[in-house]
Amino acid sequence: MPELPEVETIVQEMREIGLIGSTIERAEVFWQRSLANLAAHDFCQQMANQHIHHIRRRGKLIVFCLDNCELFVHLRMTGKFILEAHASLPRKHERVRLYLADGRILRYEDQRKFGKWYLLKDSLSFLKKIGLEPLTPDFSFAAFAQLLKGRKRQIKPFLLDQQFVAGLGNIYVDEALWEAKIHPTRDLSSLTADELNALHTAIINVLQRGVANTGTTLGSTSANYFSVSGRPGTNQHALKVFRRHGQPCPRCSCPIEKITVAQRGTHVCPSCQKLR
DNA sequence: GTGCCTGTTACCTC
DNA sequence: AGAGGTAACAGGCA
Repeated sequence: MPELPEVETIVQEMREIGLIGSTIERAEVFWQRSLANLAAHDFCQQMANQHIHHIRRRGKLIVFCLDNCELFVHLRMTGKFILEAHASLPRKHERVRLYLADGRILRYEDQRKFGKWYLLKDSLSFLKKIGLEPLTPDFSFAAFAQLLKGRKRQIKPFLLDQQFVAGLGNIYVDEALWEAKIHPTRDLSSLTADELNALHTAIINVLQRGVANTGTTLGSTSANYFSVSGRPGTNQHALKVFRRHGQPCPRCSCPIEKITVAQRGTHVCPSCQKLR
């Protein structure tokens, strides 16, 4: 669920809330497998008394820059951070907890336990595998077009693959393809220059809008996205096709269809996004 | 209760 | 290189 706009919103809120400059007094781990590369004991030992120097985003990863290491958190489907003023009993889906020196606690909850924490001293090889940042100048039209060159693949699974463009997930891919009027199963090699251009612009548009709307919250259960302070996003109201099957396309009024592409639920307007 | 669905990704085989 | 299947896991929903 958390894609680039949701992760960006979380990172921005963490900064606003004053996490930068604070000290992590100690960590507590309730579910070992939330830690990707360390045993809980070693993780807690390394985390104790670390200062948070900076917080940033790379693709869907939250990056905490600490004293002598970096902490990467991937929220996957249901991971979330919740900042609270005082310590309290662990919650049902709480997997990790950070006790801050000022008495606040940062809880990490993850209903489905797919999220992962990586504590790394050298993150270069880890970061190398991540694709272009779509909201930076790195994501030029030329760079995007270059990624597709010589590849034979359906456009939707290509856009979901984080090693090419980082940060897109099922929601924003469906939205971008609709905006560019491209069917999700079209092969990369079949896309015209005009279509590629429209897609490049659409990717930037849907992500920027998502960030401006502080992310997409589709429901009210704990499986949904909420910010660090518990606020839902508002971008669900701006979605054109995602989870809108049966409803009229905002462009042509044809009913939106739900199909399966690369084993993923996929939303298309059969009239605007023709396969040819 | 049963069975199917879900916003992500890694890993396997073909 | 890429497609397809499976797995990790919990809960919502018909």
